[in-house]
Amino acid sequence: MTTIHDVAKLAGVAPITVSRVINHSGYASAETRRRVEAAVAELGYVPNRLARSLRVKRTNAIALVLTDITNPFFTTVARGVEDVASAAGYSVTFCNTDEDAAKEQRNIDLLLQQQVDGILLVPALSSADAVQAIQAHDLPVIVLDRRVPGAEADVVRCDSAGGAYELVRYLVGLGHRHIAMLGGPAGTSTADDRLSGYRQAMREAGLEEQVETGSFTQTSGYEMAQRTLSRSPQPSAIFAANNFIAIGAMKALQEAGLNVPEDMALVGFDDLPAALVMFPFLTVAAQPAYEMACKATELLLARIEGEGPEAVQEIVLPTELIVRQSSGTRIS
Amino acid sequence: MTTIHDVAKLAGVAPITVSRVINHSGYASAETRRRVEAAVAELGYVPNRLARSLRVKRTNAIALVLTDITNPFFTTVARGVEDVASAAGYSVTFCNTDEDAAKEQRNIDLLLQQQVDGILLVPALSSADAVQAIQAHDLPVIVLDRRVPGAEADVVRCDSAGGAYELVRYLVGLGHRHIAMLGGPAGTSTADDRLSGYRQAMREAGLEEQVETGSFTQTSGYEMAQRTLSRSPQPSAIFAANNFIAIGAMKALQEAGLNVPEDMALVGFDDLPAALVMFPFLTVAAQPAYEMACKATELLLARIEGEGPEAVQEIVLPTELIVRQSSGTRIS
DNA sequence: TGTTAGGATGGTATCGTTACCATATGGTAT
DNA sequence: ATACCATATGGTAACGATACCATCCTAACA
Repeated sequence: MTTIHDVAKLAGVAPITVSRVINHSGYASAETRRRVEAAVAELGYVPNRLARSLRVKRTNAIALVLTDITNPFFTTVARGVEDVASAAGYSVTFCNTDEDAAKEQRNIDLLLQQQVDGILLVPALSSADAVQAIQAHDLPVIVLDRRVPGAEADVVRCDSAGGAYELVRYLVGLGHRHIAMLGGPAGTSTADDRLSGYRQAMREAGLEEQVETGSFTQTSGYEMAQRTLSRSPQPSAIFAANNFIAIGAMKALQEAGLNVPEDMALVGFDDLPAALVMFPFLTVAAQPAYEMACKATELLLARIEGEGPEAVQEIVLPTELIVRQSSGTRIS
Repeated sequence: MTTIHDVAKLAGVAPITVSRVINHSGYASAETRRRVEAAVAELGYVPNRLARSLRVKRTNAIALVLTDITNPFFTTVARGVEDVASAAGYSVTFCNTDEDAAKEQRNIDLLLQQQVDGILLVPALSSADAVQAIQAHDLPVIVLDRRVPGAEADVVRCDSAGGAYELVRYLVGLGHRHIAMLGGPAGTSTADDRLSGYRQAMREAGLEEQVETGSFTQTSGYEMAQRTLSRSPQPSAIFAANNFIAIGAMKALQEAGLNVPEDMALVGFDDLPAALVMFPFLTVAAQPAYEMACKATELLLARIEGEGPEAVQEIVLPTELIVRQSSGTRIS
């Protein structure tokens, strides 16, 4: 491996001078700069960031800890994070937790060892442990997408409660009286918030709740839909707490011989990117995933640079109600 | 920051002994181990991997350079890479190139500086430059998903030519005589291979080619479909070179008042994950993205460890023809 | 009893870079 | 002529860890 010393020797200067030329720090005469650059090119020298980072105590790397990159919502988030980070000269390491606290802890440990400059965290659980473990090491952390009660940390998320409220109000406005909710895992703030948005809308309309609880997967959506169909009174509309649940529910409805929206209205949370959808069909509350990711990354970078507001931030972005066919028209 | 020296002092041993306990290398008495572990716990000590990596010349980090994480095919690839890497104790840094050679070069530069142990590369262009830039630094590199003529590197990819051939043969078998291809960017091996698979099938059937060239995006698919509809003779079937192109083409066909498959058969490349699709509709040649990613990562890790086969490998995984409605039935 | 092998531990140098301080030159203001 | 500043460059130590070699102790064997 060629080091800064090799370059220095070839250019006939001291290593520190090479460092100055490369980093555009301090002074260097035009002639020196030329000679150093020539030597760098001739040797194909690449600076060793490990050594640099060790010395300056800063890696220019951030981490993105999320539940599953395979979920298009998080894919979009990842893309937003990378765009902002890369433009600012930071690299991004990512890890999947699969909603597993132990896996999350292992990943965070590894990231601390790598001395990343900051972490964007989608907490697996609503426990403050993970956040506090990071903060104990004086590392900036931004909680993404979810709330973490009990933690003093910046949060950037979408308005799950508001989006759910709006969706259910819309269904109520269409004349539905029996609206079932297929919810996510209790304890996850997005699931809890969507549930409370649903509850508020139902209460205000004087309607009786009908809630199933599961996880944010297609399989779970399928099972919850089957369960809810076996209850009485059968709902005339279903609110699925995310896109995977909606797709699973759709399959169950098809198998049960029910047409959407004629026999059953269906609405979901999280839109699928336009590039992925052949037939836009599902009425949803869409979250601005990319914008959320950009805002969170910008805030994290500001924290790392020691800029940004003093106070802990909670940035909540509104969701957008997108009405398509699956919610149907007014019913009698 | 607490260092290994702090731990050593508290435990009453030398730093090197702490190192041995932590890394389970060399000897340590039960009593010493106990004292060191207690000190580690008390201080909340986290080893500094920068320092370690600098010394041992190994980072236990690999990089994944791909075109766009937002494409579900690559999302699945990313997930496979992370699963295998993480299980082996490696972390993954990822970068998007957006098919831009300059961006690719910048990213690779940064990764070399970070001293990653190896790189998984989906080359932006079919030029060997990027691959050779990496190899010039004695770094293992696996070319993923695409061929790179002129480079001596391991490749793990899917059989694009074979998949395309099979799809077109299937359309020919249904009685189609005018089959248009909406292709990807010339120079990208997957696009080229799918084109040559199409050509071979058309030639063998004695049919005339009808090819549009564009990029792997929904917009491009939309435009290419419009172009192909304005030609004469109009095709009775369209082969879209990837999923985005297929979706764009679908929109153009709908706007033109053509029904799929009644008025026009449509087949695509790359399946969308089951969890994302509400109505499985598109006949495709599906690529085993996850398996490909796992195989490639395993090979990369083997190369890093100095194991694995001597010879340069070219692993080609077969695609799977999945027949759904969009290809229609036999035509007269 | 002396020798030896292996367990257990420590000292010092080193990985590649930059922070900090020192030095030297030439020009300009007083 | 003196002081001072900006420019230009270098020497040395340090970041936090481990490689390498050295040392000491104990138990087992000839």
